[in-house]
Amino acid sequence: MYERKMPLTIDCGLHLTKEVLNGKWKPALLHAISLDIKRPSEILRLLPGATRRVLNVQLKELEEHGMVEKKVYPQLPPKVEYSLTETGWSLMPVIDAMNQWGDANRQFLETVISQDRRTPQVSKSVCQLYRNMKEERKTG
Amino acid sequence: MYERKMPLTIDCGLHLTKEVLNGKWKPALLHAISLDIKRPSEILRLLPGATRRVLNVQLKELEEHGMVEKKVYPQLPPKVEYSLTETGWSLMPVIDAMNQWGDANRQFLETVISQDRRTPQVSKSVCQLYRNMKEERKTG
DNA sequence: AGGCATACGGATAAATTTATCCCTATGCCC
DNA sequence: GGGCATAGGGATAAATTTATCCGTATGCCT
Repeated sequence: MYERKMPLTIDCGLHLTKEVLNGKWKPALLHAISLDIKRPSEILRLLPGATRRVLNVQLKELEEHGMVEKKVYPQLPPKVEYSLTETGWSLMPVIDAMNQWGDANRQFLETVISQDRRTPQVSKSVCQLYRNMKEERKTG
Repeated sequence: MYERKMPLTIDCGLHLTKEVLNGKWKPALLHAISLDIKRPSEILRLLPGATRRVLNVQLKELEEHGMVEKKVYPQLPPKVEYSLTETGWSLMPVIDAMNQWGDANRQFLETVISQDRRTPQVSKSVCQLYRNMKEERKTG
């Protein structure tokens, strides 16, 4: 397992939060779990861009950081369910704010990001699933 | 300059926001600028952990992403001032939420993070400056 | 038996981000 | 001249995060 070499910067709240959310899929994972999408295979289907491996790793980090809890059912085939902890729930306003800001500024952001000196291509189309699910859960 | 090789994930608002905030000091930079700490040298003094180089790079990215504007005064010695754009300002609620959540959960987070399998040491003590400045500006 | 689903994680390569080192330029002051 | 302050950025190494590949385990279905 990887071990840090440089000191971690933890001075202000900003850095603490950043550390917890540090990982390509962590905000999305928290969001998914908050929507009651709790089994690893469900989550994976929701995030086609991610591999099983990364999800495992980042879910474990979220668990170690006390944001999610993992329940393992002693069954075969195995069944695992994640849920948010108290602290995890308290992060949701931040996640939601990020999500909303990004969506609200999507057009602008896609433009500036694609003009970025980096950025060769972009993968979209996934999280529409989120919205569908949210609708289903609202109406259903 | 570095050029991406993997496609950028941009599907949901979460990823868009993450991309804009992607950089060790970006939230702190936006926060500082919002507090009217706008000259590079001032900002640098505020963030002792960061080097001049990184700040330049990340400020430029923030500028390219349309979050900040850079005003160069044709003087000698040179004078530069950054300010938030409209869009940049609209991000502040997110930044503030992150900052507040981190501060509110500081004790818990410091504990879990230091128990992290990684994490050899931690550097603190800096952003107290933020708070001092905030006070000064309030009372002064 | 072979293929599917569930779930986990080691090892290593590749990608990406940060850190370091070093050089440019100008004016002021001792 | 030498040192300070202002501000910017190339080149490269090091650190860190992601991506890939592969192997483990069990039960059900055809």
